[in-house]
Amino acid sequence: MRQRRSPPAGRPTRARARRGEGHRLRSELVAAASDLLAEVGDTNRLSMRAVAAAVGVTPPSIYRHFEDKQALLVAVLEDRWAELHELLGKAAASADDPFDALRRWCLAYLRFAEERPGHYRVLFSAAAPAGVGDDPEHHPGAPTFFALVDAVQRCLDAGACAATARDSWFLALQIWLSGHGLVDLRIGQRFAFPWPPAEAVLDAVLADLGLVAPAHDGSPGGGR
Amino acid sequence: MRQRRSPPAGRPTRARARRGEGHRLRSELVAAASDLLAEVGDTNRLSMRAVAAAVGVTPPSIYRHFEDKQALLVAVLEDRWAELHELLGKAAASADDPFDALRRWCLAYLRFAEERPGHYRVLFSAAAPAGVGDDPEHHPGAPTFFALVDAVQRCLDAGACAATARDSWFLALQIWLSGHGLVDLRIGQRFAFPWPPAEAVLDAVLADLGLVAPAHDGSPGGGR
DNA sequence: TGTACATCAGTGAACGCGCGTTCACTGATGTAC
DNA sequence: TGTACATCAGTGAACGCGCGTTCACTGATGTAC
Repeated sequence: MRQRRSPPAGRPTRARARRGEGHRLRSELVAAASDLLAEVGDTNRLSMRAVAAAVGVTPPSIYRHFEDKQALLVAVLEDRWAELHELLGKAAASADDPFDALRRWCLAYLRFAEERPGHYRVLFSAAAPAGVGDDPEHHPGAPTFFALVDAVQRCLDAGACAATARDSWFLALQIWLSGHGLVDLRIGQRFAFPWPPAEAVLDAVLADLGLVAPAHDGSPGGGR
Repeated sequence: MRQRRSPPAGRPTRARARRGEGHRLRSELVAAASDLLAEVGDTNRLSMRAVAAAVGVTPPSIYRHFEDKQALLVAVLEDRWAELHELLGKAAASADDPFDALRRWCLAYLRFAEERPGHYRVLFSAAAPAGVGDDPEHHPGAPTFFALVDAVQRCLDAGACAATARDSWFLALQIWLSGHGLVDLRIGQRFAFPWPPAEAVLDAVLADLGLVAPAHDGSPGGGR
């Protein structure tokens, strides 16, 4: 007797969505694509076939929900930008003062890059698929950078002993450059380096920029 | 009458090497691969077919000189590492004092990245092909980083008013992180940013780290 | 000086692979009567 | 309650492409005699 609906060996069983619930496959596809992207760290290395296989579906099914690969990637990247932004905001929210908030925000950024190097690369390094951030005014990463600028500004407002006359925008940029440099070079794994802990580098940078709580006890804020 | 040795239309004419001069194709292949790599900025996007076509030869010819694609890439990357190292050394050599030398070295680094983003990416960001830097002790980029450490050390020896107790290794790392962060994010073209000139960022970083000539006239060295 | 031959740089055709995408289809689900 | 039918989620086979690499080969170059 013929078995009914036995899936091909090796493919995960997957119940077919009911009428009107096809959109569930859509979110499963985005989730699977996101997971695979975290592994490969490059949109060019993510294949539609792999996404379909991960969900337990055949490749053409994807095209019922996304016009093409780029559309799928756009959905994934927008999710990841939103997730990163929320993650950093929450980390900063748990702080007591602006200096602690800035530090926690940065640490969360560094941790995101270390824990999810594939996603970090796709957001910040790899070639962006067309359709993500095409309009500079509405780049999905812009709010995140401006959150950093705001965090720096709050430190200045709180009396940070910024040694220089730089504005919060330039200071935020300097922090970002150091942070990105650190995590990107580490992710690359190209240099067998005795990398210092990310936290040590961050503290050095914040101290150099004067973005630490004003010292009331006379001890210097710098050094590592 | 039949024309002799008329090449297929569209392929550049190329004289066949004489007996014993086959090695000339080898260097032509490395040069062509290097040029193409500068364009695509990713070893995965460099195809053997494209290299062969650029030289005016058929793909199998490459295999007479290189065991496989990886071997060709190794040859290209070693050339580029050597070139970068020499370039930076020459830039620093034209300086009058250690502070100027450090600054010129860094500027040359930033300029290399801006003028040849594809090569920069391949050296510092993209996944390294196996065979380049596999042995951490002899990574082709190591001498370049240590040249930066030395340049910083010479500034310390010359009395740089380093505000912190950090050693030259850590200071060099900080410079590198900022510089890499800057050029890598700019190369990515992901963020429609009013990027400040690379020189302005460099001067801010060097000032923050106290790696500027000791002020004899009382004016502060920092700021922008 | 002439000829047979070994050498070797490079060729032409093909291989198997994975890719994004298209197409006509199947068959379960829900609905109208 | 039963049946014909429209809907729609998902399938199976195939397309054309570019890729790295292999293989048997061609034909010009230099050399031995």
